[in-house]
Amino acid sequence: MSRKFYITTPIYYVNARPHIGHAYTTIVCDAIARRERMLGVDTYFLTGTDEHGQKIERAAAAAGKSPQQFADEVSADFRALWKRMGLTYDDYIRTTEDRHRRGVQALFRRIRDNGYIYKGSYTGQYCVSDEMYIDVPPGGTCPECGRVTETIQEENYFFKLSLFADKLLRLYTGQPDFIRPETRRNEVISFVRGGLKDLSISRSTFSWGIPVPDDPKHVIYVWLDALANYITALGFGSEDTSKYDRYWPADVHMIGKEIVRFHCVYWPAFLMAAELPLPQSIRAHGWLLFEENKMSKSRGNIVRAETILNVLGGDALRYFLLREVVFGSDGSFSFDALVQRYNSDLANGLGNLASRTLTMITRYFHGQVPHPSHTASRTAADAAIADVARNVIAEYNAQFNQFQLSRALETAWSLVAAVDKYIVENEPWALGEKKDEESQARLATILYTSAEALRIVTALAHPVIPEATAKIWEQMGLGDIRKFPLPELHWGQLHLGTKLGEVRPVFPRADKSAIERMQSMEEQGRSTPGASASAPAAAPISRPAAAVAVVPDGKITIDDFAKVELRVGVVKMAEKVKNADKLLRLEVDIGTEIRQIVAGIAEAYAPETLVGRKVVIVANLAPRKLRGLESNGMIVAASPEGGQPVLAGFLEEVPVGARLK
RNA sequence: CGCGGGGUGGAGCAGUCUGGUAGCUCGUUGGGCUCAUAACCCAAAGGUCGGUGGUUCAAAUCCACCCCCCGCAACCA
Repeated sequence: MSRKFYITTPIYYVNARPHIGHAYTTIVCDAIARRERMLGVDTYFLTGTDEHGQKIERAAAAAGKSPQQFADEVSADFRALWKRMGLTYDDYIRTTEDRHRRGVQALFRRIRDNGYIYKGSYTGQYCVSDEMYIDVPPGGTCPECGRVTETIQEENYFFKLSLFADKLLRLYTGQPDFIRPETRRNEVISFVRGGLKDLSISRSTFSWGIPVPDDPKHVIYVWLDALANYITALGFGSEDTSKYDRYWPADVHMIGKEIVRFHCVYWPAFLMAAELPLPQSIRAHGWLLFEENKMSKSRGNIVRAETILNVLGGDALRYFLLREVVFGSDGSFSFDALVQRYNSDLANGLGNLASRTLTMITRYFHGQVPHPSHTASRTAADAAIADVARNVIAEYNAQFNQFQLSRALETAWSLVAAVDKYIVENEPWALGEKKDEESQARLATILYTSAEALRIVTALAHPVIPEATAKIWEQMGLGDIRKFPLPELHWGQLHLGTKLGEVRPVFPRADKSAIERMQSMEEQGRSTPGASASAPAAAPISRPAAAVAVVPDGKITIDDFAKVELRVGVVKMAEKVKNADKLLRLEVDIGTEIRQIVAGIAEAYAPETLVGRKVVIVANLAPRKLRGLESNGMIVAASPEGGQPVLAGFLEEVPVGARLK
């Protein structure tokens, strides 16, 4: 039986619309899967969406929708984008599907029947955003996401994760490739060495999830639910397990570095408990940063893949992400860099090479690939190109197999550069002018050599830039590139006399306006929320109080403003709050009393410069503890984006305690 | 000692795991070419690879210590 290859992306959580980060992971898998198929391997590529959990329940409520409706919409967005990008996944699993629910319940039963699940009660701090209990005091914030945790007591089912520490460590040591890259593996090992606690694997405080078998008051923990997709999609727990039997265990789980723990600790432990085979390898890639900053909804700097597809096309995005980002490390995205890469490598590089080579064959040989001469007109230069090509094939394959994707592409493109140089040095256009036999023979050899090298780069690059390479392949008269068996790629296979198709540029050059167009598209995408309101990054933890009378376009009335009591105060005393970078503790005289106010202005003002200064404060703000100190009010300051705060003040003298209105 | 990422020609980066001629893109300067998408080729200038020490025949790479930058988090009501 032929070799099989099963590769998965994470299933994407439907609390956010798809963006370029999701696209990155999926594109990587798509390129790998395409290449495996070209290698003749029986490939199965899975992606999907994760649709359960309290966060979804709340986000849906906030959007005035049912959780199912909400999940349907966002999940459809993902599929629409993948379709638009031409991604070649074989299956798309949704955790709200029946097949998945049955599979998860089967997995749960299996673990339970093996004695690894027990019921216990639990009181603790729960982070809704991360769907997990956190070891912090009541009222503390989640170390992962910084949001305030909620105190929750519930009776839960627990998984005996604590029993698996040794087994997991043996797995990591015995199978070094289980976690890649190395740094992630080290992190996981030290995490597990620190000891594992039993894991709560059910929730009864909300209902948007898969019911626990035989105890439907509980729903199954979202991570157990989500991770199981890798087997439920193959039919685990159903009548037809033929795919499961064929493809499981997975060869590669591709993940982002933020979910390493779930995949490298919990998932193998669940599988061990269920006595199921473990995946071969888990590969964590880095994050895509936007001009050095993490992309996040709150920053409003998320780049949508659609923008790039609209302006430069899918191949440009794919090529950029795989070539520019060192796989495994964080990578940086910018429109400048994208256009730069596109122009230099795709338009001026591969595209132009195809154009010049094929144009000359059309012009000098009526569109038929000429016979390389077997006479004296062969030179060392021709042989050198063939050598380069052979080395490039070998090196590219080795690098790609190790997921060194950017290096593999760099390798492939070195052949483009070599051929460009070869063409210039051999001046085929000059030979084209001469009609004598020797010149013609020499010309034939040069153009054959160039075309053959072009064919090889095109075949190698196809998994990464499928559309353009398919066009070049067709222009070369070679038919359907997807059917080309990559293991048989060797120098010298280009058939003589192959009739070329119509020659047309595959990568039109992009000019500066492309950058501007993409940027303005992004701006528009941000200012208009979109047809169906986008999900909040996290549902607000505390509901806003009573609805305030709001004038339709978001303006407030004078009465609303009157609720805010702004007063002039004078700073009597100021000092740094210890263990805090930004906080100052101030004592402010507001006429009637002296207030303690804690303000985040330490980076802009030295404490001693503030004493005696008149400031504007919000006097009727509810007290709030900051870093253990109670703050009774807020100092008003201008807060320029990315800059330091500047205190509000007055040009004329004002009495302390005066109200602003 | 909170977590993490960095420091390599003017800019942006690769190379560091596995030590051996410092590589890529852009930019600058000069030249060549006209087949090709204002593209392609050549040459030149430009580097204490953050610092110090160590290991080694040999260090950007391994070890130790240190300096600096940038995120994130704790705090910004």
